[in-house]
Order: sequence, then structure tokens, then C-alpha cells
Amino acid sequence: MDVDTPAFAARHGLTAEAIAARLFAAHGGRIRVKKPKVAVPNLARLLAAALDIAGRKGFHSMSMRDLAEASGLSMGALYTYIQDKDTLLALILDAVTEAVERVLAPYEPGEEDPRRRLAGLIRRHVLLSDAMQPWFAFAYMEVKAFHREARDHTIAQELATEHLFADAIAAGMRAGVYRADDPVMAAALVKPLLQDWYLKRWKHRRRGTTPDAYAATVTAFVERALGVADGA
Amino acid sequence: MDVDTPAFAARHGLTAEAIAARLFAAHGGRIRVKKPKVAVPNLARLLAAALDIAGRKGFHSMSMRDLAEASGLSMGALYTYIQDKDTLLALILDAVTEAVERVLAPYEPGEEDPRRRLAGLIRRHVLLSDAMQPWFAFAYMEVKAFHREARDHTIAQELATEHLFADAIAAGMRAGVYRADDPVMAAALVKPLLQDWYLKRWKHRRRGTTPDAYAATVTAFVERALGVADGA
DNA sequence: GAATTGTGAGCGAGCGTTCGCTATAATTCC
DNA sequence: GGAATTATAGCGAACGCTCGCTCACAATTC
Repeated sequence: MDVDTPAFAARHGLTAEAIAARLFAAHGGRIRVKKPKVAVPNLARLLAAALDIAGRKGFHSMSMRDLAEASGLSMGALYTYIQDKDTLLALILDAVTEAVERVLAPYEPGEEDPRRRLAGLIRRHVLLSDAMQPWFAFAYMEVKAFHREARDHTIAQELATEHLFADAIAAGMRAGVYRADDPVMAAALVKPLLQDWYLKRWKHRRRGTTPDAYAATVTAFVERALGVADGA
Repeated sequence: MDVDTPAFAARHGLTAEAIAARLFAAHGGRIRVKKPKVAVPNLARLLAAALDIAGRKGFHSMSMRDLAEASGLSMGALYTYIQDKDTLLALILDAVTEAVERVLAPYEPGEEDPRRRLAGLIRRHVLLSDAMQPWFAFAYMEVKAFHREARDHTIAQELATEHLFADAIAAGMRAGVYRADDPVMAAALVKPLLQDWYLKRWKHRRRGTTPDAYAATVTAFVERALGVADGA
């Protein structure tokens, strides 16, 4: 299971190309370049460059000239893929939202058992946010820059994700395997542990922690905090 | 102990005015306004406005005109307090570093007991980052914008803080009250729980959680994860 | 050869910063 | 004590520059 990490990304279509293809399918109407063969690779390069620059200096400090140069497009070409700088922000946010809903939320086989359910959620969250690390970090760091509507949407999604964890913990409590004063509060403590993986990845990388190892550590940590005895 | 929150800020000099006074004392040489009676209140207003605007739209999106207007200073007056926009960044970062070193690190009486030590660290971190919430959130969110040197400094501080927690956990393990595979990894899991308090305060506020209550919840959560039995 | 895609100089707006100036407070001088 | 002088603080229009974005045109594709 530990060697599954790259396979996870491929299986769920989390490569730059696959993401760009889905975005083109969803937003193609507003992209002036028609042919997918042309549009998708360019869009993928555009997004990769944007995430790279924004990840290093922040979205607002990234000039469209920087972006054009880094993505190998001219200013004019760049603007046939997006309407304006804000569209780019929205596009990235959208890819993250889509990925979370598609990969994280659905039950996987064998997750009727509450402990497997929680462990599965944690593992999927870590592997997903690892495969799309720049995307997740971007969405987290740049929420402020969104318009009110998009910001509310992001907050709603944050709470929805937390709810997935709260539900799993509550199910575990009903089954008598978990103990907690408040499953919602417990879920609120799990979330930042998962976010740390993509926000401070340099730290975990430096210590040689793999995504699977981190998921296992967090799961064990949380389960003990939820009253599961050590060797159980 | 639960009513101590505002007193904590006053006792450690964490009010806007007190922070500005310390910054003026440390950086006074580079501030063209000489008289503390004049400089300190203006500096306090300047910093409060900067934290407010940067907290809402990000440091880079804050124009110096916005800042002048919000702080009630003219453009010219503003620039007698700072050399340039980067100085402002450095000033805020400096205040945070100073506060962490002064308030968090020192032992408090009675903290020879490892469990008290860890609980004390957690509580001080929550109360400190609560009193200076905009400062901490700013330092976290805007690290990217720093020059290499300042960024390295911030990273070093992050690791140093983590070390305080690792030491406390290791002491608890030696005393036989905590169990963990790796105290450093355990500390790395405590840190994001504490950061969540100032990064997502809207969420905790919305749920009516007080700083002291949050500190208590985190302490209990972490202690259970470290193998302390429930009623112990 | 028509449709699609790419080009990059150029536009106006807004940025961070400066500087010549005024207003006010403090000090000096008789 | 009060006039004269100096030091300090505050002001905001203006400067050079970079920003996001456009458009007349060239190149490519089928």
C-alpha cells in the first residue's frame, strides 16, 4: 500500500494534463482556443507555471508578464485561455473543489467499518493533497484574494470536509470504538493535521516522511486521542 | 483561570500600544519622528491599519494610499515611520518573533512537572496568539513575501518553537507519563493544532470556543494521544 | 483560402516613493 | 515674558515605473 502513491494520482486523474482536460471540458465555452489537442497542453503549462510562481511569491505578486514567459505563451495567447487574472484564480479553485468532491467524499469498498472509514478518509486526504500539493496550498493561501462569493464557497467546502470527518467519528462513537466529548470538535482538530501536509511539506520532506507514513501517523495519533487502545 | 485572557495580554505587554512602544525602542533610529509621545501612538495606528488591511486582502494588495488613509496619516507622514513597504513587513515580523521569545519560551513557576510544562506551553501559545492574532496570522500568511534572509529566520523560529514542544514531550517520556514513537514527530503534530487557533479563528469564534477552552481541549487531545489515561 | 491560433508593442490606471513646502512645538536670547 | 529662531512633524501633488489587458496584424492549420 505504501508504493501506491503515484498510482493514486494516476487512478484518480490528478496529473496536470488530466486536470487541465477536465477544466477545459467544464470551462471550454469561455476559452477562445477550440481544439483540445492545442488547448489542453497549453492550459496545463499555464496552470503549472501559475502555481509555481504564485507558490513562490504569491498570486498578487505574479505579473501576467512573468506568467506568459514562464508558460511559454505570449501575452495575447495567454489571454485567449483566460478572461482576466481573476479567472485564473477561479479556475484553480474550481479544480481543487472538483477533486475534493470526486476523490475524498465517496465511500470506498470496505469502509462500512467506522475505523476503516476514518483511516480511509485520512489517507485519501493526504494522498490527494500530496498529488495536488501546489493546488491545495494555493487554494488555502489565496482565499483572501477571492471575491465574497468564491470565499463563501471555499468556507462552505472547508466545513463540508470537516463534516465528513465528524460523521466518521460520530459513527465510531455509536459503534462504541471511539470516545469524544464532541465529534465536531474532534473533527476540527483532525483538519489542521491534514492541512499541515500540504502547507508545510518542506518540513515533512526534510524528515523523509512519505504520504502513507504521515497518514498512518495521523491516524494512530487521532485514534489514540479518540480512546482506541494502543494495540487494538 | 478562564477569566485571565485579557489580563494575560496586559501582563505580557501585548496591547497595540505596548508593542508599538517596544518596536519604537528597538527601531527608533530608523524612524524619523523622534518624540515617543508622538511616534508611538501613530506607529500603533499604522500597524493596526496595516494588519487589518493585509488581513483582509493580503499585504501585496494593500496600497500605501489605502494604508495612509486607514491610519489617518498622509503619504509623507507614513514614510517618516517606515523606509519602504518592506520595512513594514520586517517590523511586524520582528514584533512576533520578540513576543514568542519573551512570552512562550521561558519556564513558568511549577513547570518542572512535564505534564504541567506541556500544558503551560500549549496554553501560553494559544493565549499569546489570541492576543496577537492579526500579527500571527500575518507572519504565517506573508512569509512568502519576505526576502530569503527573513524567510530563513522565520523557518528557524518555527523549528525552534517545535523544539520547545518536542523537549517537553521527551521530558514526559523520560518521566514515564508520555508514550510516543518519536517526540519530534509528536511535536510536529501539536504545532498545526495551535496554529489553527489564529489561522481559522472565525471558525472557533463561531462555535463560541474561548482561548482557555481551546487550550484545554488541545491539551486533553494531545495527552490522550500521548498515552495518558483519561481521568489521570 | 478561410478559420484558427499566436504575436508583442502599446494603452491608461495605479503603484511605491519622493520632495518642496507648511504648520506646529521647543528652544534660545534679550 | 515674549519675540526670534530653530527643530520637528505633517502634507499631498508629482515622478518614474510596472501593472493588467487589448488589438491590429502575422503565422499556422486543415
